[in-house]
Amino acid sequence: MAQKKRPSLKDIAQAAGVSPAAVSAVVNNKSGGSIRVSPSTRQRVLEAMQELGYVAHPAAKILAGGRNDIIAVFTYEAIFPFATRNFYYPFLQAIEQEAERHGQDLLLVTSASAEDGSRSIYRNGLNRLRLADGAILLGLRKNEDEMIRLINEEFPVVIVGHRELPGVEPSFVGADYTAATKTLVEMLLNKGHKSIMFLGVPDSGEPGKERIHGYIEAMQAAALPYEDKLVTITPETLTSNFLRERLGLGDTAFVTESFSIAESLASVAENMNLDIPQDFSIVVLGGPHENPKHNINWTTLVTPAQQMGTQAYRMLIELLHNPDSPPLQKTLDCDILEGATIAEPPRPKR
Amino acid sequence: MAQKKRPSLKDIAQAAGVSPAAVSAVVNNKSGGSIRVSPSTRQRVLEAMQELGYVAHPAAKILAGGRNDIIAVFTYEAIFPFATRNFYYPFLQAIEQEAERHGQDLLLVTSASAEDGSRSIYRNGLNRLRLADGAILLGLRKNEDEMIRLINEEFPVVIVGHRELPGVEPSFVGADYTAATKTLVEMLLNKGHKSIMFLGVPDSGEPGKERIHGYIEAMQAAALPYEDKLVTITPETLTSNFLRERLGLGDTAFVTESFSIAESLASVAENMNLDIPQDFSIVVLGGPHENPKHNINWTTLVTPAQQMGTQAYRMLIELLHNPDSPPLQKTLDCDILEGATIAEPPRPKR
DNA sequence: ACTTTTTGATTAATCGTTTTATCTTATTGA
DNA sequence: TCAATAAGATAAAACGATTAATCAAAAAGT
Repeated sequence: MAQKKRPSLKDIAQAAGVSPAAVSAVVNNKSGGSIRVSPSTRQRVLEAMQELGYVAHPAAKILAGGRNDIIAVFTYEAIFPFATRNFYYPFLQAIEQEAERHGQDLLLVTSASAEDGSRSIYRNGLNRLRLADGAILLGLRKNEDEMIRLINEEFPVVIVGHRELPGVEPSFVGADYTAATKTLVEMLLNKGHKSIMFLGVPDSGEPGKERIHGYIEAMQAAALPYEDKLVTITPETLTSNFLRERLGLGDTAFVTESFSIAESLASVAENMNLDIPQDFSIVVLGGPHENPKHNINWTTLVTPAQQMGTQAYRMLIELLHNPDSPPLQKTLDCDILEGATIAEPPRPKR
Repeated sequence: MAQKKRPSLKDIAQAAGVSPAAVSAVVNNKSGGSIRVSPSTRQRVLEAMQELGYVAHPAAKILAGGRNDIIAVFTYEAIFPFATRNFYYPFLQAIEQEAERHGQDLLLVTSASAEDGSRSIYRNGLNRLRLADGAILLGLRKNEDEMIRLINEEFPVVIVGHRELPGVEPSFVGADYTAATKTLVEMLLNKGHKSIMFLGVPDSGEPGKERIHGYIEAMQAAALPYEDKLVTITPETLTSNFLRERLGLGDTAFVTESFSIAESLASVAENMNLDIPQDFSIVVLGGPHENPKHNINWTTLVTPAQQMGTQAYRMLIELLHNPDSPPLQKTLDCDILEGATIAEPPRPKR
């Protein structure tokens, strides 16, 4: 059985007795422009393709500037983590579905680079995204510099998650964490809470800032103090002493940035024989990047991950169809989950 | 702010006052061969690269025959399904981890093609895998023809899951379902079961055949009848009538090919007030492609998915380093999970 | 001092497409 | 009937790398 080499455009051209250009036109179904093929030659070319089993070489296509129908997805964290349940999952579900709809392939760029495990688009002197027509960027810990570079190279990119980038206008689809946080804090205010603590996680990036912002807005609007109520904290430093102290100072509700903090708070409370929401209320700001483990019915915001994925994909398609479109930007509302962890503040017992 | 175009090899060469070939050598750290660079020029080239911010174009690299450090992963089913918990997950975990270890990227080819939703490597006259150095193939419902074609094109490929392909010798890493099934059936035999039913799922492909094979081997070795005990069944046709009939005929144990069948069996039994394993035993053959939902402690086999992923990856690396290596083939043992769904057969009450 | 070897670097072909410009023939218009 | 236009097809230049074949100069061997 003769080991046939993969046939190229030129082979087809030869077999059909036409020029490579004509074959290219047939393959891509190009009719307009300066290059035309008659029905009869088209037929011959198609037969030759069939005969030899032609498939185009994607790299050559990309190089020559043709379309590939490949969309890159770059994540700044592992897609298939061993430890945690996957935050990216719903995004990727939506993106994969959308890719199927458009008949496109996904290039999930996954590998890590630096010693510290952080990821980079430009690695080993290679921009891996260029295999694709365009890219969607996911991740909390995004590298600003390379995003700016990518956008300056005019590579079509949509960022999932809001980002201010100095000097460039990116296309993105974000979630309105500010508004959702504000809504949640207002729910507490409406129940009568006056002393509400914000427990943030260190280093939570842009989404973290937005959440803090929403909290401050709500507190300011209610003319309540907030400056000494903003702390960042880790599950370890969240001790019963801490909780006792805060309750002693009159705090009646906590806005926690992550589920793990909320869960620590809950278990500390349990040890102290305190009841949520009888003794104090909690709202969770749903992230970043984790799913709840315990089955407490938290009052929380929900990132509209699937919609964000879908929108990001469609945005990218739009950019590809219309290369000199201005940057597209969209912000989606978060859902609010009304759980069972808030109530009116307890009666002061003095 | 001048919108600089991405610099190419040639630009770097110009800036450093050397030939493109020299730059290529520097980029790839080539020292041997016919092309050499002195430390001083190397230095100048590196500086120019730094200055202009050079990154190689992966498509051009591939085209020219260079290495890409991109490994394609092709799955014949969706990677991020909405419905079921993901069977591929542990495979992909292992593969992603291994890719990180080797400093390589993963190209997850995901999109669907045909009207029936089945996937194809060659689609739209484009073999998407050629962007990568080599590929790992996953999936139950693999398309034999295109796998043969791919192997004939001498594209480096490792198949996860055992496959007999007419006319070609593929590299693969499989799981020994035959042996594991045999072991499980023998466990039943050792407990004293004599009438053991095999409940298969329709259309379960190669792994299904292996399981049946293991069952038959064990039964034959024990000189027990099996021909009228082999059926394929769906959860819907698994009614209480069916179970009653089989028990009436003297069956005391069931070997089920999938968890969903086992679960149906369990719920039917519950309705009939029967106890597992008091009244009859069940072993599950753990698949294909699903994870258990209920928390029954099934006696089952476990596909060594992570090991398979890791082995497949390493196999591919081996093939890449050693292009004219003969096909590599490896079969891993399944783990046996000794659960609580088997016991001695009940006393006949006649 | 003269050949041989080694070192450093270049030239040009190649990979498989797309695309612009160009060139024939037909066809149409007046 | 002759110019103008359209249709069908081709040639050749990109695209951005790699690499085999060369070549000149310097170092080493005798």
